[in-house]
Amino acid sequence: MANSSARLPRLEDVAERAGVSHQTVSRVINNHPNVSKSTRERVEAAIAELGYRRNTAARSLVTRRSQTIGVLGSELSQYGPANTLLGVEQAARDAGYFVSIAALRTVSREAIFDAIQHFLDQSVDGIVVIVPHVETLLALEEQAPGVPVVAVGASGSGSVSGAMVDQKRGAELAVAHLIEQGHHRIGHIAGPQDWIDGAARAEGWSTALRAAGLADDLLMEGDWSAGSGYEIGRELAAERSATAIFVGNDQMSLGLLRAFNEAGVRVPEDVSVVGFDDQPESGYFTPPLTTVRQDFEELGRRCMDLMLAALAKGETATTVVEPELVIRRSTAALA
Amino acid sequence: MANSSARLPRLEDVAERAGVSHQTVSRVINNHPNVSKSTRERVEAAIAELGYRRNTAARSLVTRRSQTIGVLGSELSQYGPANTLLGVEQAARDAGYFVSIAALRTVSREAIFDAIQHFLDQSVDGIVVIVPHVETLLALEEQAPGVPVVAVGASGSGSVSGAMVDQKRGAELAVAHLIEQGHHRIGHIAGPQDWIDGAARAEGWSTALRAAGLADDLLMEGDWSAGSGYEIGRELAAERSATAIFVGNDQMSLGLLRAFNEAGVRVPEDVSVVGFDDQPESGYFTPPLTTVRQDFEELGRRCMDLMLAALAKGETATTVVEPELVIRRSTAALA
DNA sequence: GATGAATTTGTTAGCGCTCACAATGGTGTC
DNA sequence: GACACCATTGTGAGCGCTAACAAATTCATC
Repeated sequence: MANSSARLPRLEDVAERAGVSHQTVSRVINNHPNVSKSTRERVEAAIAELGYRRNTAARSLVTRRSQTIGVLGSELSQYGPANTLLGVEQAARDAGYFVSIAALRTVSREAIFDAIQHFLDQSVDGIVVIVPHVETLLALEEQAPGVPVVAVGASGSGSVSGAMVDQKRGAELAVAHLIEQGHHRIGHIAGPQDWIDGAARAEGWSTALRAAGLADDLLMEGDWSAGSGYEIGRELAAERSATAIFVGNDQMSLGLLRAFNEAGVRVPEDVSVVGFDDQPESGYFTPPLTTVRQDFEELGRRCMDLMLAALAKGETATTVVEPELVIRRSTAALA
Repeated sequence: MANSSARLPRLEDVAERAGVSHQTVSRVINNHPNVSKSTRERVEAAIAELGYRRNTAARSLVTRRSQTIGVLGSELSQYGPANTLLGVEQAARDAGYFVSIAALRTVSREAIFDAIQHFLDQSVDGIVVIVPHVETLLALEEQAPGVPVVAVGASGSGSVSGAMVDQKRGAELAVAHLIEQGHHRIGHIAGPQDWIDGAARAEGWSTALRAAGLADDLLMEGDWSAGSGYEIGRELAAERSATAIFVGNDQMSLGLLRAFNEAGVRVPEDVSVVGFDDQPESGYFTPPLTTVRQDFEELGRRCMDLMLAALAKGETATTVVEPELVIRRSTAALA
């Protein structure tokens, strides 16, 4: 359709065709109120005929805004972060923003500064950070990129907005479910404790146990991977110290189930297991996993809401998404 | 460090400070050869002192290049696509490009056109397409965005470059392994056949069987999800028609293993199972899954290589990454 | 119908950069 | 010393757009 050989039409070309000035065309595409109906229609017709599209670079140059949101992430191939990214992308595109990404291979201050610099070079209008690492937030506050920042998985503080799933509450739901089933010895395979989610889930586990007058001494730490869940699972299978395990995420749960299966520990007959995340596969583990669902897409949407508020009004806020317990077959009443 | 209140320094400010013209500064930042050593050093010092960073919009406006690659993807939360994206991102950033993403919620011509339009509005320099759908390629060839296109998971054709893992060969490796173990009745749970990978894997399965003089009539079709693997697995467990199953991906394998476990079909004693992808969890399935590994990061890197070649020389090419069989415990010799 | 206000349209400048070309200075050759 | 030649630096224009202001038009009010 488009005439590929000639240069792209610009404002001036549209103006000429519609018999108005370029500024009037600019007003039309920017939905300026003071344009008469007939002029607007004429201009819109010219735009359609020429297949005109506004040049982003020129616009950015003068407005000093790029209509681009930078998303800084790590572990972006993992279920949670990946889906958060998708949620942000959808909401951003709907709001007329472009989404630029920078993935962190290693979470270091250097890498974070690098990525922020990368975004600033691109003059993004705002940065969304999907790096569930405590360190990252500190690095961000130190660096102060000069554009609005929304952190996913953290409560806002200072100039940074936050969107998070209530991790602590999720952990409490999981533990409450186990307590209801009659369990007293409930262990926890935590994620790394310098991860915000990891720490919050461990805290929720601890809180729920103490509130019920139970001991919270059975705490182990994995690295989120199935492998670490497997290793810890082997130890647990040998010890048999707990009748229920609340695991920090579904992947470690998978490893745990694997280890238990190898060791002849039956789930849920001998030990109940609850995971966290509810990734699509979790319903097909052996046995299907009881877990805590996080609505990552909603999280991504909320993120953009916060970003738009920050962009428009400079407001900083925190929003919390409620988690939900999904009961499957890896948990049962204590015999 | 940066003076946050005043406006950002520009070329002219650097020039003034270094006592040269703005054009000389431009030459320095663009590594133009004809700049004397002393001038270059003086300019570089001024740049460092002022914390100058080039304005991308202004540069784009005149060069008509945005230094941005658009990545169009669907299923971006899945292991394969997500990691391909990360590979592309790393390679792109290393090459000095920004990465903009557009995720397709539904794979339709309309959504694809929409995303391409989105990228063109941003005047990306090139588009990488991670949409393993046959339809998508057709839509792309029809639309002809006017910038280089690299398709992941497809061989190049016409003006489109292609980077792919040799799916057919991967399937052949898997089936050859099963044949070596003495299996004669080898079924296949295929992915959707309008997906390039799905069709290629099914073809590889069929080819390998025929080459060995075996029947290729045990073909079922899932939708890549663990759920579909589970459903098909229930049927297979009832029929017991095959002693080995080659499954189109690891997720369906998980569902299959689940169904077999429920039905009392032992893996690998009764039936051997081979998956495809080798996602990180696959080594922790029950039992650990023999599968075909795809190096997605390498794929992403190759993608960018092709893109850079297309950008620099207008060359179109196809590159193929070799898959690798990872043998674990879901396969065994036929009793 | 004259006056002022509001609405609609046009004019001009400039965002920060690169390109094309012009000017400068130093070197070598005869 | 005059000339050409190269390396280095400077000048001017313009990429396509929006902001600020100016001009033209319409409308309401007395």
